[in-house]
Order: sequence, then structure tokens, then C-alpha cells
Amino acid sequence: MAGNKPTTIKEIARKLKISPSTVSRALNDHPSIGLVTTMRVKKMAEEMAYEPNQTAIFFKQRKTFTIGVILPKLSEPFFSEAISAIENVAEERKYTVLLGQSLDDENRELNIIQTFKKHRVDGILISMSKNTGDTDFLDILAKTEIPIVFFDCVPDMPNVHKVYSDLASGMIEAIDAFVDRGHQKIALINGPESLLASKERAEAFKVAMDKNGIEYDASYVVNTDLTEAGNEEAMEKICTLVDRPSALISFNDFVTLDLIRYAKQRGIILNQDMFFISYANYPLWKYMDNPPMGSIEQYPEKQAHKAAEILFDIIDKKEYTDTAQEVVYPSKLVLK
Amino acid sequence: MAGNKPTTIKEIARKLKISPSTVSRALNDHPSIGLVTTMRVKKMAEEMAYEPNQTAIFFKQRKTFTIGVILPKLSEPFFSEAISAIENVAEERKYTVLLGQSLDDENRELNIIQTFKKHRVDGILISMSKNTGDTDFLDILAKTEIPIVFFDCVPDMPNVHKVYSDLASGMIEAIDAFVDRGHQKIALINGPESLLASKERAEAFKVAMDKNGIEYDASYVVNTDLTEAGNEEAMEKICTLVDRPSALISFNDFVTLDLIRYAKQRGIILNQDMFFISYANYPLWKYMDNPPMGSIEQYPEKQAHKAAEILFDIIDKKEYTDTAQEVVYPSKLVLK
DNA sequence: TTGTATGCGTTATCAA
DNA sequence: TTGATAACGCATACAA
Repeated sequence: MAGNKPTTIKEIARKLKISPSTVSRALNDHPSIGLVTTMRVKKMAEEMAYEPNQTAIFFKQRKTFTIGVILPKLSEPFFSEAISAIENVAEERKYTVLLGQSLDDENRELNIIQTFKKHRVDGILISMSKNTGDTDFLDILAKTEIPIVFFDCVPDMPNVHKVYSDLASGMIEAIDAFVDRGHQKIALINGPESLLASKERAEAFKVAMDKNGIEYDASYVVNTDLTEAGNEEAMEKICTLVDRPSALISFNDFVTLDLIRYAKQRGIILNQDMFFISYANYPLWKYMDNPPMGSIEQYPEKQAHKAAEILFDIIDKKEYTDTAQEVVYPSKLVLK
Repeated sequence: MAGNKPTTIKEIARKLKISPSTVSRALNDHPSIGLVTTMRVKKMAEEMAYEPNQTAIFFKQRKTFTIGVILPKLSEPFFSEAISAIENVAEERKYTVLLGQSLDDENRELNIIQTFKKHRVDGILISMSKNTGDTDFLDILAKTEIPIVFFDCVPDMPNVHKVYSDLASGMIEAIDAFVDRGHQKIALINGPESLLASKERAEAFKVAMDKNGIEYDASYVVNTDLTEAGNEEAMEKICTLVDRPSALISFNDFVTLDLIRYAKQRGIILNQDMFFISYANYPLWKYMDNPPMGSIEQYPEKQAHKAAEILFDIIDKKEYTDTAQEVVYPSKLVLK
């Protein structure tokens, strides 16, 4: 069954004994075409099950109504929430979303960008891979005419559009909360030093400790490569300190899950011997009997939503062509 | 800076004083073109930063190297794992993934399909919305020349390609496990009755109970609309039964989270007064101090991977054109 | 109000 | 081994 080639404008024209251009205009509600003709054309199009060939239109219009989205990993709640938000904005604006996940691999990321360029996407939204250096992006950005908006994991350079979360505000709230509850020995389990996200956390940690008049002790700051083993190793370092901290900020909730488990193995009781706050505010805490003290919300949907809106504004209205947009949302401590 | 239009084959041809067709052939390593010419062309293309205009190629070739994927909700781990798997297969096969989430809304789903058709995707992968009736899809399928492969949430009709998980095998393992541990009063908290997924669970539950010689008691089967309130309501019914069950199968792990919390409020102690098994095998249980007894794995990546492979085989090699593929993976109980 | 002609960038057919 | 020409489906500038 079926198998017929799709109807074209020409065929409608032939059937109606009018010119293809008239058909084209009628279908697009061009004001110059008479109402009667328009109606006849539309009726015939309906009858013949005409569907415009978008590939032809994309080609002709030099526009695909498609944006590309590059994310490290879709199965991370942060990013799946982000892509949902992007999808919603895209749908509103009648755009479609092309998807690519970098898995934090720089080469994959570059490949995806190439693919997107081939597909002639109208714009790109990207949360950078954690292993991509800023400089690597410079060439690409320079060579690429396609508008790009970064979000969450953004490059540390000027003149690019970016939306991200200010990690410092949440950090200060967290340290304040700890200090309010009498903690003075506060540690930080941070991500890989190469990450901008880690640098920001480290910096914010210092500032927040200083604000509370606590002297900074480098041995209270350890790094993890974010693997399970790395997280446990980091926690071991913390646990074996002579002056063991009573409070701990970690890179994110996933890390905290490992830390808590490891701490428990060592007989450290959560929310008694040691208190935890981390970034992300993943929703699963509400189901835990004994959740960590708090988590810092980074608003993935909000970031993604805003980034998408900026991108579409650039694409549609040609806005922000001279000034790079930079939007920062404060992160916020949520106590559990 | 920049702003120049992309280089075309014609421009390369003009520069080299040869014809566009020669350039085209040279770039595609056509055997009839001399090595020297080919080299010259490629060098010039490189210099002029030529990038083929895929929209033109898509148009001409009547092929977009794009597949559309429709999922209910990306933020559900099941689907984010599925999309990751699909993305991987797509990348291998040099395809790109167009994304749409239905949010279990039938209209959104139909819209997405329309959009995909417009974009002339080469194929569609879909896990159906929980609110879409099978019959609604009949028209679409009939009208659509685009190959479609269903996975996970598949329509209950013949002659469509589908990959799904057999819920019965896991159910039997679960009931067996309960019975082995001495449970006889076993309840089922199922999803909405309208869902095929619910019907299958209900059916499998009966079979498994029968297999263990336990008489089926309809009051031990209640439904939830899968909202938090609905889950609690269902659990209340179970808890207030005169002969309260000691073991419970629930629709999925998310439901179980609510059930456990509600049970706790009523003073029911998990894994003592009542034991739980549900579907999904979400990874978070390993971090819980007192997880439910088990969870039934449905292998989202495996399903999605297979569905994608079938789709690409259809697209690329024109396989399975006469026989609808139907692949079923057994679900499997994983004890915690 | 409608028709004619042209072109978007590429590839394929045919001819040279 | 290469070139000229047409064609994919549509939109639009220009003519009528």
C-alpha cells in the first residue's frame, strides 16, 4: 500500500490549471491572491494530501528552524531538566531540537558541532564538556557563523553569550548555615582542579570562610575526579585528618551520596558526627530518611530556558548582535 | 569579522577554471576524475574553507540522515538512559537525532510527528505516550511512509516494529521471591487501568499468584494515577485492609518511594512489616540505608539500542520490509 | 490578481 | 577524463 511520491506544488498547479507560483502564494496566504483561488488551491492541496517539502524550503530559505543542543550527559538530572526546558521554548518558537551528548569528551563535542554545522542548524546551545579547554573553542567560535549560547558550563572568556549559575551565593549561604550551627571546622571536597566549576567553588569557599572569620586551612580542601573511587579516596583524606571537620561542602549531590556511604562505613554518623551540603539539589533527597543538611539549587531549567530565549532572540530578531549577553543566576541553599 | 557567505562548489570551480561537476566529483572521490585534478580541487576547497551545504544535499538526495525520537519525558531516568543509547547508535551510523518529548500528551505527540515529517526524518523511534490510544496511531501509521519502530511503550497491534520488555518474567520472579520468604498476602499497586503496561502487570500478577497456588483476591489490587496523591491514596487502601498484606508489588520505583514514605507515616516498618518490589531498577536504591527488597530491571538501554538498530537496518539496508520485527526482552528481578 | 522566469547548491545524465 | 545541462521543490522579483 501507499508508496506514491509526495504531492508537489507543481502537481496541484497542473490539476488546477494555474501556475505553481500562484499555488505557492495561495498556500502561504499571500495577500495578492484572490480568496477564491486561495480556497480552491487549499482544497486541492488537502485532497491531494500535499505536504510541503521542508528540505526544499530549508534549502531555499537558508534556514532550518532547527537548533542544536550539546550536553555532557542526558542521564544526569541537571541536563535532562535543562533539555526539557529547551524543548519547551523551542516548541513555542516553532523550532526543532537536534541533540548531541558530549559525554565530557572534547572530540565528541567537536564532532557534534561539525554535524550541526552540516545540518545548518540556526543556532547552538551548549553546556561545555568538562574536559574542553576554553581556547579550543576559540577557533570554532571564530570560524562559526552560527549563533552560540553557552549555559551552565561556560567558557571563561568575554564576548560570548552565556547563562550560568553563580556558585558563590550558595556557598556563602552554606558556610553561614554551618557557622550558625556552631561549625568551625568546615571542609570542601571539590571536583577536578582543571574545571572552572571547581575553581569557582574553591574561590567561593575561601571568600565565605573569610567572611565568617575562619582561617583557611588548605588541608581541609581535597579534590576528587568525580568517580566513585575518587570520591571515596577524597573522603578518606578528610576522615583521617587529625582535626576532623564536622561539616563538609561537596562538589555535588552525587559525590555526596558516595561520601555519605563511605563515612557510614567508617562509623561516622550523618547529621551528628558530620554535616553535609552539596550543589545540585537533586530531588531524591526528599525520599531519604536521613538526608544531608542541605543542597544548593542551580536552577537548570531556568538557565536553559533563558539561554534558549537568548538564542532565539538572536536568531529571530537579530538581537544582541553587538553585545554579548551574560546572565547570572544566584545559586541558593535549600535546607533539608 | 567574518560574515562571508559559505563557499560553494561553483566558486571553487570558477577559481580553478573547471566545471562545477568536476569539483563535485573530485570532492566525492569519483574514480573518473584524475588524481591531479582531485588534489587541486581538495586543496582549493580546504583553502576556501568549503563546507558542503547539507540542506542542498538533503534536498537532492531525498534523505536527511536524521531520525526523530519521541519520548514521554526526558527527565525520567528510564528515558534519559534510552535516549543516550539511541544517540550512541545514531552516531555510529552517522545519523543525527531530532528530539521531541510528548509529556504523555497525545496532541503533543501528534504535533511532534508532524514536525518530524516536515523535517523529512528518515525514521522515527517512539515510546508512546501513556495517554495515546492504539487506534489513534493507526491513521498516522497508515499515512506515514516513514519507518517507525516502537519501544517500551508499544501499541497492542500487529504489523508494527516493536521492542519491549516482558513484564511477566520479572513479576513471576518477584512473587516467587516473596513466597520463598514466606509471604502469602501479596498486593499489587498498579498504574492506571487504561495503560497497556498496567494491564500486563495485572495479568502477570494473576498468573504468578496462580503459579504459587495463592488465591487471587481483587481487594489486594489497587490502582494509582501515578501522582503523589494517587500513590498515597492507593497505599492507604492497602494499609487499611483487614488482612493487611506483608508484601507489595508496585508499578515502578517512583511509586514505591511514595508508598514507603506513606507507610512509614503510618508506623509500618519497611522490610519488617512490609516488603516491596517494583519495576524500573532505578540506580538510587544503592544509596538508601534501607532499600526495598528488590526492583525489576527493564533494560532501557538494551531496548532503545535494539530499536535503533532495527530502525537503521530498515533505513539503510531496507531490511524487514515485509515482516514486522518484534523483540521482547525478559524483565529481571534484582534483589537489593 | 496572476503568470513567467530564475535561482538556491548539489548531483546525475549525457555528450564530448 | 571532463564539461554542459537538467533537475530536485519551492519562493520571489519582475512582468503582465
